[in-house]
Amino acid sequence: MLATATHESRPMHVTRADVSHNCRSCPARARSACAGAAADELDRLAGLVTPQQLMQGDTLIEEGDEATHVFTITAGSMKIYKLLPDGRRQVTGFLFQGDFLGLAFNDCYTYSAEALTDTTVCRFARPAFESFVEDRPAMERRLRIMASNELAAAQDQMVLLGRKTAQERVASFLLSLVYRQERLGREGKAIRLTMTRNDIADYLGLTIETVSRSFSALRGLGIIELDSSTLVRIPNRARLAAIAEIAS
Amino acid sequence: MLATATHESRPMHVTRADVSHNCRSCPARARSACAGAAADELDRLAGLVTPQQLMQGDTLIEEGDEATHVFTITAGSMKIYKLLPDGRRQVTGFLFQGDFLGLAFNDCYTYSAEALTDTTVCRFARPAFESFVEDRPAMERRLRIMASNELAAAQDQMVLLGRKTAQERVASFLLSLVYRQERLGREGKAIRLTMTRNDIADYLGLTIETVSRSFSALRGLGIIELDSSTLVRIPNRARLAAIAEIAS
DNA sequence: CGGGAAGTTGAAGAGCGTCAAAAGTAGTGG
DNA sequence: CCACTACTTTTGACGCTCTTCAACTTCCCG
Repeated sequence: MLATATHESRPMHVTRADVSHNCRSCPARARSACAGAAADELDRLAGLVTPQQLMQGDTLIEEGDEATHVFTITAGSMKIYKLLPDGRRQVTGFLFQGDFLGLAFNDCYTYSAEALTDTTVCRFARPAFESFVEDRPAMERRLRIMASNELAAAQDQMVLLGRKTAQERVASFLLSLVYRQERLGREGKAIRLTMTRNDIADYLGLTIETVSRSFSALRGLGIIELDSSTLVRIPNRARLAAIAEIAS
Repeated sequence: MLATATHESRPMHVTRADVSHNCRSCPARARSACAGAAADELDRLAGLVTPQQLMQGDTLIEEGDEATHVFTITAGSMKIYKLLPDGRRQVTGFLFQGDFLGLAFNDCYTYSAEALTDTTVCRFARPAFESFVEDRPAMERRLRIMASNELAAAQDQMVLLGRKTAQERVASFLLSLVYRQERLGREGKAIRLTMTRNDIADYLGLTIETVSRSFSALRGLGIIELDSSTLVRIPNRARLAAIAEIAS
């Protein structure tokens, strides 16, 4: 068990009862892999699922372990990362509601995943999930499209890591959070960062000091405002986009 | 037309007659997207295809253009890359026989593709290809698996770009070429590089000078031998892997 | 053999990393 | 409510890796 404790004191976005065995009312479904399942198949899909609560800092999967399950995030946020033998770390993505863990697995998990906030996931045993998908081309199609989108995003990230300066990387990162937030229907004027400077550094191929200095530099330019270290306001998006070099 | 000239003087790995409208004898099929098509559907698949010859340096697709076609490489090699507005370039991949161009497209091409050597591709009009795939779950599945593999490779590349030193990047790059060559059934003792130092630099997030210095350093350590600038011999793979930090 | 491109090598400089310390923030308990 | 602690973030000084700029060499094709 990864999340054993009952923690009534912490606000949970989705209670156990909301998720368990009811895909119909799932708030994440529209943008998740499950959007590929027809309405009358949702109950069968629900039969495959075990909901799982994670507390901030809990590890959901570990790189190298046998890949026995796949997951959909129904609430909260996670980071996925890979480690080099000497401990250097690269965060390859931040995941949010509706995101799927399981596109890039082979026999073993190819990355680790850890909860950034209290998080709820739907857990599928892989064989059952795969055979469900195999019988449903629309689901297969949905997974392919999600993988394609991930791939395009990964290529953008390669441009960032290979060719952008520290300030451009931070600007691009903030801009991508703005876009994501607006896709989810919320305003993009302010952003709540659920990850630490360390996570951001490992995502952008920098150190925490350089990330911090880049935040300060952007603030000095009047492009962002920091209410606290985790709440970023963006008064003028065009100026942020100009520094991010647009193309990402 | 991108490749209009007839160029009998250049050695072609596959002549026009070999490819056109015969998927059965296609040397690339086993490892291409077309492996998802059943044997008795190959003729129908062949009906969708226009073979296309590219000379070294020809541009097949350009980032931002309307994505009207998808492609399978049947012979030769290509690079795909993205540009920043000021001209900085990131090569996001090198493609070889059996590789597919079209996984990560939306309405427009998200990257440019250029032939590194004389190259042959199979060209599919996108609507016809998509509807062919839509009727064939095995094909859909094959594409999903290819996208998943690409995604895993992209994440490895993020580790390289974000966290490895110049020497480790070059070692990882050479090692990946060794592995690819062995997957294709050839010996991995020597590698013929079809890309320039400039292409390698833009792939590894470095400058040509740093790439050149890293090659020289690896040669100085006795880990590689350079018969010419494009022919690399690797007497001891374990030592190369140790420098590449294994995990890629 | 000659000219142009690609690759290699050298010297100097910039950007980011490293090390260190201060400032801010959150949680705990008296 | 405030003090204490532990952690995260910020800021500063310095150093190192990689980039930049430049010259030289090698390779290739006419």
